[in-house]
This record gives sequence, structure tokens and C-alpha cells, in this order.
Amino acid sequence: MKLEKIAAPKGVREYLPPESRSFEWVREQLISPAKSAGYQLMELPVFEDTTLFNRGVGETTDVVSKEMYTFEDRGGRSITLRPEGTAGVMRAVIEGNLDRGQLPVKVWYAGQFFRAERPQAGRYRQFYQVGIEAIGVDDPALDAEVIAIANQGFKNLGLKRYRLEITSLGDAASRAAHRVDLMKFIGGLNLDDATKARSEINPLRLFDDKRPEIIDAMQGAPLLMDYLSDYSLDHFSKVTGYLDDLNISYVVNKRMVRGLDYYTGTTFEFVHSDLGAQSGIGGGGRYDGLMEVLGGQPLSGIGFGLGIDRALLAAIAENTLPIQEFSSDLFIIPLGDEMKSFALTFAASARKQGFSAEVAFGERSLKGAMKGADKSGARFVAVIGETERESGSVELKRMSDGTSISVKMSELNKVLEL
RNA sequence: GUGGGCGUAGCUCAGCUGGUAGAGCACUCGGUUGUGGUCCGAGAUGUCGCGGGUUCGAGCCCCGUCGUUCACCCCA
Repeated sequence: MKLEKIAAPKGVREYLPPESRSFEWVREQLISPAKSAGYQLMELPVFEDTTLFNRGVGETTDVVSKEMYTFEDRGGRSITLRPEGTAGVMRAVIEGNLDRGQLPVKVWYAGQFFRAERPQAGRYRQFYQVGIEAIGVDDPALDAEVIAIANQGFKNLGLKRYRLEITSLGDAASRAAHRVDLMKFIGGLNLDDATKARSEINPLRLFDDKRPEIIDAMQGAPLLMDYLSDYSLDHFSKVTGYLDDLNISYVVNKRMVRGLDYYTGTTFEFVHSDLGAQSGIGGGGRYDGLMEVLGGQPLSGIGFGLGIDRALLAAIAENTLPIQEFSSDLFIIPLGDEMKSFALTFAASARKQGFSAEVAFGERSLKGAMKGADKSGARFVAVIGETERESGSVELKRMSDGTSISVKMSELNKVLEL
């Protein structure tokens, strides 16, 4: 009797071999620039106290109000699977007193995040991101470097068909003044109820609407950029100046909208042109009030999150994925059961000598084992039996051309390093 | 949460106007004694997503459901 199969939960994205090799590669390309810029790893829990996101991300955001996986644990605590990375990093920085040391605190992280949305191309309920945060210094040069690090990650992937959009959301006072005028403007529009309701939660959302009639209606809307204080404008122009010096091209998007409430000042987004509706491959910005909201010192911060899933889709779309070799140096075939122990010993010795080695397991015929060796892509194959055990040397067959060389089992480097 | 497309072997798919399933690839074994890739031969595999309905009869029609996919919303 066959039992029913169990499927993965809806919308999760998982990576199995051989695809996982590409995933691993993409993740490393995206994060390596941060590592070489002095950012250090932070491993964080995937679930947190629900209050962290309510307070950090903002109750009115879609993410918090309708996309979180929230449940009660056995102790009656409200727990939420992290929908984004920054709030958790801030919590850990405060809790671990990292903000008492030298500033800025510079950390990176990678892992899965969870949002209960309807799955779509490039949008999953469990998705993967890498990100960095730099906390405690408000310097436009830092903003520029953070952006440059993200940009370098995408360049590492060989991507070309993407653009960097950047804007400044200014400080709280500027946003409040702009909001009043924007609400007034929107009030004069003839909108359907759903859209009106959305605009009351966050009027900026209408700038992001994809429907032509809304885009049209928003043409004359007041722009936040025109409300910025001198300080914010000066800060922003320095950031763009540094980007110019770094030869990083960008477009200033005065209508950019971000879904998380904590962003202030410099805000940016990387958008890829081949990905359909879910085109954002990364985004981030400054969040100058967040630490304080979470009970820490009033320190500024800036960071980004890059979507690994989408970056991988982009690399596939642009055909920039390198072939990911996965093969051992040596494939060892024991002749019969009585040679298995010897094969395991030999494999261990080969690994100790610095080479990767696999053993043929099971009851296959020699021919079958050779086929297995071939498919594994191993560079060399060694068949071992009585003769080898007695002599202490093996024939290493080079699979690329079929030639073989005899070598002592303790001196594999004489052949394998060629 | 709303709307459209799709759901046939491990994969990609075929299956004509309804008559209870096929191809290619992949996989396993073999082509005799301790050596792969090509070639040849043989073989295994499907409750046609699931449930109900129409019919003498359904993979093909209808309804529901689940899954998947694309878009809206939102966003990585």
C-alpha cells in the first residue's frame, strides 16, 4: 500500500540539486562585496516577538497588517516568522549592546523570510535575502557605500539590465507637511472606494499604482522631494555626488514608494527589466528613528535587502549563470563487498591528502559503477581490489581521455595535482 | 484577498469530433572473466491532481475542490 505524498506548503521556494548550486553561487556573489567592506555575519532567529514587527515595521503597512505568519507558541506568546530583516538586526544590536562599541556597527545576514501573500513569479511565501545594516553614523558617504556594495553584488552576477532608483524621503516634519498637501490633492480626485481606503492608510501608495487612469490622475500631485528641508536636500545631493564619483548610474525617482514605515532620508531600489510584475531585486534606505522606536539609543542606520530568488531569476534571464562544476577529484570503486572497508579507508586517506573523493556504494556491476563515476563528473577513477591492497598503488584513470597512471596510494598528489 | 490560464510516466509533452493511454529524454539490466562516455537489445513506471455529475462508455464534456501559474494588490 502506498501512502499519500506530502507536498511542500504553498508558495515556499526550495532549491534542490543541481539548482541549489546556482542558488549558493548567487548568494555568495551578492554578499561578498559586504564581506570585503568589513561587514560581519549576524545569525538571527527566523521568528521574533510579534511586537518587534508591529512597532518596527509599522502597524499600517501591508506587510504587518495582512502578510505576517503570526501564531501563539506553547507559552502563550505571540510569535511571528520574520517578514523582513532590519527589525531583527536592530533588536539584536540593542540586546547584544553592539551599539556601545565602535560605530558604525556593520553587519550582514542571509536567510529566509516569510510573507503570507499570493505566490507569483518571483514572489514566494518563503523567500531568501541577503542584507547589510550600518548603524550609528549619519554620513552621506556611508549611504553611497552601502548602495555601491549592493550594486557590486549585482555586477558580480553579471547583470546589466537593471537600474538603480533613488530618492530621499526627508525627515518626519517634511513628510508630515507633504502628507497634508497630498491628502488634499487626492481628496479632489474621483477614486473608487478601495483606492480611497488605501490612500487613507498611506497616500504615497497611489504613486505606485499601475493602473493608467491613476498614473494619469497623479501627474500633478505634490512631490515629497519639493518639501525636503535644506539639510535633507544637502544630504541627498552629497549621496548622489558620491555615486557620480563612483561611476554608479542611477535615476532619481521622485515618486518612489516603499512598503515599510521606518524609511527616512536616502531610499533606493534596484529594478530589473526582465522579471515581469515582481521586478524589484533589492532595496533599502536610511531608517533614522528605528533604533529608538525599538527601545535603543537614538542612532541612525542604513541598510539594504537583496532578493536571492529574484537575483537568480534575473541572472537566468540575462543568461549570466556560469556552469557550476560539482565533481570530485577521485571516484573509488571497490571490487566486491570484501573491498568496501578498504575503499572507505582509501577515500579517507585521499581526503586527508587534500582531495575530494567518493566511493561507489551498493551492489552494482563494475560497468554500472563506471557509469556512476562518469555521471558524477569525477576527474579520476580508481578500481580497487586484491591487487591494489597488496601493492599499495592504484591505477588512476583520467576520465577526460581514458588514460591511466599508476601511483602510490599515499602519493595521490603526484597525479591528482596535474 | 480578487481575476485569468493550466494540471496525462522522474522530466518535456502527444492523445483527432468522448470508446478505459503513448513518444522522446532520463532510469535499471544486459551485449560473459577488473574499467565509463557512442551503439545495440531488454525492462520498470501512470488510481490521466482529487471528488461528484452527464453518458452504454470520459484523459477528453459539466460542477466543485486542491495544486500550480500569470496578473491586480503588495513587495525581495
